[in-house]
Amino acid sequence: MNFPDLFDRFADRILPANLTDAAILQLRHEAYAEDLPAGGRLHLDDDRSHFIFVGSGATKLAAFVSTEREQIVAFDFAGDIVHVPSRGRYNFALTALTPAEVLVMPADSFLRTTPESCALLKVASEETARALSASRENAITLGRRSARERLACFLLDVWARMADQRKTGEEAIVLPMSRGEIAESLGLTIETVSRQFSELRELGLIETCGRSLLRVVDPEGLSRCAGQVAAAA
Amino acid sequence: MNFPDLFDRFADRILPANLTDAAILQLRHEAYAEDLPAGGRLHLDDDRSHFIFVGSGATKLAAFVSTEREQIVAFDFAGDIVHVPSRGRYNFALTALTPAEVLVMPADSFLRTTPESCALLKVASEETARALSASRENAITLGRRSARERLACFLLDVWARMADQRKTGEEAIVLPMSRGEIAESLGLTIETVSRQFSELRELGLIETCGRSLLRVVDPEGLSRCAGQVAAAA
DNA sequence: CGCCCGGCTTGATCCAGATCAAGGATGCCG
DNA sequence: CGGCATCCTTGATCTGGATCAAGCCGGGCG
Repeated sequence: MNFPDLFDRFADRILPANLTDAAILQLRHEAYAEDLPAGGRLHLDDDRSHFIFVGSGATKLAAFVSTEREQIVAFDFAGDIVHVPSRGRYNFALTALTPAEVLVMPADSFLRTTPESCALLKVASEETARALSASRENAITLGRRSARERLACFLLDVWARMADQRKTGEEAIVLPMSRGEIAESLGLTIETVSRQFSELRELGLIETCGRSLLRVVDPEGLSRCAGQVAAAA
Repeated sequence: MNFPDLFDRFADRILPANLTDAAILQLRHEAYAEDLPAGGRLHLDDDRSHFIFVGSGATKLAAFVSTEREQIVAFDFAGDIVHVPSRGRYNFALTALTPAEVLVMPADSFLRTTPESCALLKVASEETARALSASRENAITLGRRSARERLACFLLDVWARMADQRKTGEEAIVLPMSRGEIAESLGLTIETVSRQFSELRELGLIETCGRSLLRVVDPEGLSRCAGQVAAAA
């Protein structure tokens, strides 16, 4: 996919209809496309925060907590927008899980636009608010849920978000992330994640095939697993 | 503090200088002040998200995970702005820890303003981005750090943010939240928080007096405690 | 086709923090 | 100023998940 197609897809999916052509053109001027191979890291000017539109593929946003120790903060798939903050207390990087095409837009492209295009800024603001909600939910999950619940939550989320990837009749998705990456995002170890996969399989809630094919057999049951918040103080 | 004073304080502290009077007036028109007693909960129209400016006192923002089980997502003190999301997967509520005066502004007051006042929207957008960073840091803390590290982090954060409350020479702050509330925000139990307080005290890093007077004796040492990320997979 | 390497699974053991269970301080209100 | 409810501290025990330690698959390549 080349830049024009990628930008059009972004505009169709994210931008509201009421934008002036001038505003869209200005954003288009500041945006650029990047092709990432699997495992490739997106290099950004880390003095500015960015919005990244994922045109195809899957990505992870990770914080470098210490050298070679990272915490995954979000997974994003085709059609999603990711907010990558500028360098702060932690440094963030967006990495492709599968080959991915992304559209890079500095956040201030949204801010700097001509006054008529307030609508553009509104989009940015709403995307950030969405990311905030997601992040707070994640914090709740990390703070209060057991390993079982975390994995169940995670699988339900991915299952729902990758719905378009399971064509009618084909009821499985390809998980683009490794067990290790799941572990890093859930605040667990790889072994615990693996064990929970096995147990959910034994409970008949999911089916797996090879390393990455997943089918949620019983979404009801899985969500019951996800729902019970761990008994706590 | 009455509404005009509260709004002025908000405008001074948060709003940039380049706003038109018209924009400020419109925001002023949609804002309202509320006085909360200690423990009082702010009732909002939960179909809309809001920005709340804390004029005085201290507040907590909590998510209701299940009936009578809440996770505290943020503490905010005088001068801070809180973003309270609309009802989503979880319901959020802002509760006063001490008597507090707050200024309530629906988020769409920032969005709906006249085109000239893009600057106002920019403020909202930046506040949301700030909240997002804070929330992601929080998620990292919950996912990867030991109890000791979490409490050290927490105390350093509060100590820094309440700096203005310790007048010169008076080197202690009054923690406005209970042990239980600290526990709920750190994803720990009350007992663990209490034990960590004791141990930090025995290490000579902090001093406490009564339930809520706190002095950080050795910020260096405390931050060393906070810094070591727990060894993990 | 069989070897090898990296990621996955499974088992055994350990430990930080939860849970259970008493007390002890604090501060409010009559 | 004394009683009482709350919150806090401390101790004993339990347990979920981390850590340590083998194997096991699957897929790429000679």
